[in-house]
Amino acid sequence: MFFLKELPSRQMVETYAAPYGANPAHVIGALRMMRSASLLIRKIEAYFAAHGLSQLRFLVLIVIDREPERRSLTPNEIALRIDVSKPVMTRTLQSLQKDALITILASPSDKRSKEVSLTPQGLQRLQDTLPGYYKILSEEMENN
Amino acid sequence: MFFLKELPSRQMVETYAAPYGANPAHVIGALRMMRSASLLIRKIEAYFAAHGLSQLRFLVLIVIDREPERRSLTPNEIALRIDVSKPVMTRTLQSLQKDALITILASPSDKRSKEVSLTPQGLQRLQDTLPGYYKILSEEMENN
DNA sequence: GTTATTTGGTTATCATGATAACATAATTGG
DNA sequence: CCAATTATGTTATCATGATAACCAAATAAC
Repeated sequence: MFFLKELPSRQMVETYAAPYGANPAHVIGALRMMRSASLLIRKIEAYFAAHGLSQLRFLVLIVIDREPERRSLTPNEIALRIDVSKPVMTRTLQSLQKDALITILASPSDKRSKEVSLTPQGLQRLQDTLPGYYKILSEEMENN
Repeated sequence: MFFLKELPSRQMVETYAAPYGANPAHVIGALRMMRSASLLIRKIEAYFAAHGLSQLRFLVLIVIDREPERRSLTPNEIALRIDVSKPVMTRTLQSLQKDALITILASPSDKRSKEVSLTPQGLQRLQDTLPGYYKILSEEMENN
């Protein structure tokens, strides 16, 4: 995350960036993007927290739901669609299971693996939070 | 942070966004921005980690250094320039002091407060990492 | 000038990201 | 088919973000 309120001056960027072949306008553009995104992510996490979710917990529900031809995904498949580390995925799935938003069953075909499905409450939670999520994203882009 | 690899389809965004007055193009733009920024932030944290810093530790050094008329800043002043919570600032300053990149002295005028200054090593570390930092930012914007 | 409020900073605790090391199961190679 | 390798998940540990509750000092109110 990037929380510097006042970005470096053009002057300062030029002093340090130009001699090393960096483009000052690009540098400032990247800083602006990181700053905007950090503020937006913070806002979204607050929204999700108020709905008993987090960005990652929400994304897990989304990727399970948006595979219409599959009843369940394995933790590994979910991790392939969301690039967080394996331990983070393990922990997140356990927390979603604890909150009864997903079920985790043993896989009959591969004893190392699991089958993760949305519960009705998980689907409901997803549908309850999705519109507000999109609304925040949309408003953010309007005001910038 | 936002780590969904494949963004939702236009179709899906329209289904959920439009009925609630959200603009699908804006939603997708916001998702793209969050995704790009998350990847960039991850890359930058890796760069800083290899130099014994983190984004926040680096920003603290920067804001102290870029106040040419001041020899020191108080923790509160630093926190005003970087919007992280107070406990995070306390912990970060202590870690920088432990690594001898800053000094923290009691303030003579206000016994609640402190005076934070860069050490020569802190300034050196800053100057060593700044060009590479700008280079990463610049390259990121070129390739996108 | 004493009391109440505000300000500056810390501690305790939690959430969410990471890596390293591990156990167990599946697969591949000979 | 047995040994070696690869794949799937988990545990342990750490870093960096947050809030709540607190102490001590400064300031404001009366």
